[in-house]
Amino acid sequence: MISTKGRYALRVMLDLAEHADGRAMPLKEIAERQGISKKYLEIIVKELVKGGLIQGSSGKGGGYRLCRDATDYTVGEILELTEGSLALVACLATDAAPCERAPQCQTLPMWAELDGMIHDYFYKKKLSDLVK
Amino acid sequence: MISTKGRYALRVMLDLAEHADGRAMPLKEIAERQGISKKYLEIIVKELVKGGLIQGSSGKGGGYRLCRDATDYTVGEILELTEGSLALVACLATDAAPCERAPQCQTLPMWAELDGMIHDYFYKKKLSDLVK
DNA sequence: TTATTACCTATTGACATAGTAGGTAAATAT
DNA sequence: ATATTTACCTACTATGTCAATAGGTAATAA
Repeated sequence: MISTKGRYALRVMLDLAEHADGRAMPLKEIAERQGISKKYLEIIVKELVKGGLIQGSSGKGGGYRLCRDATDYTVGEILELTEGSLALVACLATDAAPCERAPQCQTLPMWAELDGMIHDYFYKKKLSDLVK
Repeated sequence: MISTKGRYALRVMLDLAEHADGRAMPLKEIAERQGISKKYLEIIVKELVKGGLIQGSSGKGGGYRLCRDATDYTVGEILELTEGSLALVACLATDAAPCERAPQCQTLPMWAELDGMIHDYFYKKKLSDLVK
């Protein structure tokens, strides 16, 4: 299940995409518009900055702005950065310990197939696809 | 992410499907074959019985057996029973509180679409499809 | 009557989730 | 210079879930 972290991150990115008029957008405004605690958003936004998806500028007139055009972000990269992993089952996570039952596992092919479908879905979906 | 509960439940069901020779299968044997703690499986199997997917019989010669043919179980019902909900995001869970942002939510249609795809995938997949 | 099996309640350690609290540093406007 | 605004930083916490474990009782068959 996608947690609030990933969902809020996506909403922040969308908010920035819709208000990308060159000026930096203060987090306070985003928090008010989205109805999310600014304090909690600080944590999320920090990860987005660290991951290179957005950039922040301090001081009066400061705030956050996208680094690229909204068409150049995939939903997948936003979610994966904030959620850590989108893997459907533990054994398919990138940092998973190798499972010795894998060769004879009867369920693994199913998990892998659906996991691939989900991955494709999120990485084909652009941030700009969500802006109405 | 699908937890061990749902994944183990599926493996128990598969184990029962493969050894369905009329006799009841003791949990001890399933646990040994699958390499899963019998104590933990007790919890999972209890839910499968309560949910009407399998039936248990006590005493010597007792154990568990499927209630129907393996072709008549969907992976979806097994997972949903043990996982509680397969919803991708909290607001799509069956017991979710109604979200007042839903009408103008820009991300909801995406969550709903993928959620539907996952739901379809799991409910079209039969237990018998996993038996090799 | 003994062995075997399901079934039951309770407990636990570790971890993740969803935040809150209270600051410091940087940039700008006055 | 100074006040204001903003990002950025570390730490803390309550709650819940996960993945089991522990120690029994009830039912059934040889």
